[in-house]
Amino acid sequence: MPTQRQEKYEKRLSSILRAASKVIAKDGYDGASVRDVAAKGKIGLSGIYYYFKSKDEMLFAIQHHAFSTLVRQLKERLQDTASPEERLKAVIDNHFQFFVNNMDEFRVCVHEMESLSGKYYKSVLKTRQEYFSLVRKVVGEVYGRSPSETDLATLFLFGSLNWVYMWFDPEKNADIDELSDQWLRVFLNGINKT
Amino acid sequence: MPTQRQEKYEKRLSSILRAASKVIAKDGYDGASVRDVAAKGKIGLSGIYYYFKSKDEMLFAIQHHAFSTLVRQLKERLQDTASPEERLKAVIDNHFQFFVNNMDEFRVCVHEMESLSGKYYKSVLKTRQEYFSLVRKVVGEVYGRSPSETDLATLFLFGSLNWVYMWFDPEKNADIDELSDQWLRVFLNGINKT
DNA sequence: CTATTTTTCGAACGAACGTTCGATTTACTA
DNA sequence: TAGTAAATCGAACGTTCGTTCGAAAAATAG
Repeated sequence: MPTQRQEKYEKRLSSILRAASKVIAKDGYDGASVRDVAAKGKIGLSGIYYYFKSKDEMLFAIQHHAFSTLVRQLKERLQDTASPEERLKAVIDNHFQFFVNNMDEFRVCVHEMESLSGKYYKSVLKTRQEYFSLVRKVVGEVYGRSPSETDLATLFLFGSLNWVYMWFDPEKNADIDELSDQWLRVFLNGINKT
Repeated sequence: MPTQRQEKYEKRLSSILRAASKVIAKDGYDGASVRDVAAKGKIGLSGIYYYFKSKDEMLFAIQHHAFSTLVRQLKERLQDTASPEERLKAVIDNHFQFFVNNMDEFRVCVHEMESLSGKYYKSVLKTRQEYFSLVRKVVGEVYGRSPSETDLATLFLFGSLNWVYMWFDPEKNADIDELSDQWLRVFLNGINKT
């Protein structure tokens, strides 16, 4: 039972967070000024500090929310999928879906992974590692190799997936399902003629 | 016939460039101050501006040199390799070799791709596109699919290769040849049991 | 309507930034 | 060795940065 006040507060907070993601995605964390974020969020400079105690905490809020969502949604999709290949497909599709629906946040998560430090960094790292473990497990179910080779194959997949923000064009690559399918196909069978 | 003066100048310049790469790789382009670069390069703050007319030009020099080297070395290796699979192996190995031998520069190239603008950006973009075309052609020689699928497969490969700076540990992943081999194997045949 | 709490704001702070410039030191040349 | 050119330096410039603070405004509660 959230009060009306709390709801309004959270709406405002996430609207500012969206603005922050947009500005940081464009200019980078160091390049983005709190003043720019404030302007984009239609709030005064000092108003930002009513919602966050520092610029760092703002970045943390973005990354924490994004990674938590990513992990939660993946868990849900894996719960009712048994076949190893379908589970892998779920991993890839979940990643792409999150990307197209949250481009700015995705970019901020991938590109500003090391812009945090201290407790904020550690906290996000923990969620990130949980996500990696989830994916690694699914990869291992298909890939019958040593643990270290499974690690590398997982990193191979992550790299290919995370690079997407460098080239993706919503107009040209409109069909995400098809993209997921091709990604799965290449990762499963490679590019060799068979 | 370079004079002794010119040689000394170039030595100093590339030593400063190395220092700059190290600092920018660690703190990011916006996060790295010219003062930090100067200190790491054992030169005064204003001394930097004897070698570069701006911070932007310094970043450009790093990226231009790195990408040019990457392209030149790949061309050389492709010249005396005929078999499509061996050519693909050359692409992957060349990328990894450049990475381990120039970790800081590599990171600056991948992570600060969009930190340049204007003529500097355009110039680096051109070299980057040349590199992409080279790799895309080799991928196409193996992958018998449509042009757009070849594009995606190439981006798939690039992502997996460029992500390496996020996880590579020189102590744990000492054997680059083996790494190249595994990358080739996964990209060619996928992770499926065969 | 009044009192109280939540939200926003303007102004200012010291610090750090990229860049400039004239002077000084170093290295080479004639 | 004297003179010239290359290389380095210290000090300062105007800006922009993240953050703070007390007052004003808006929204809620009594």
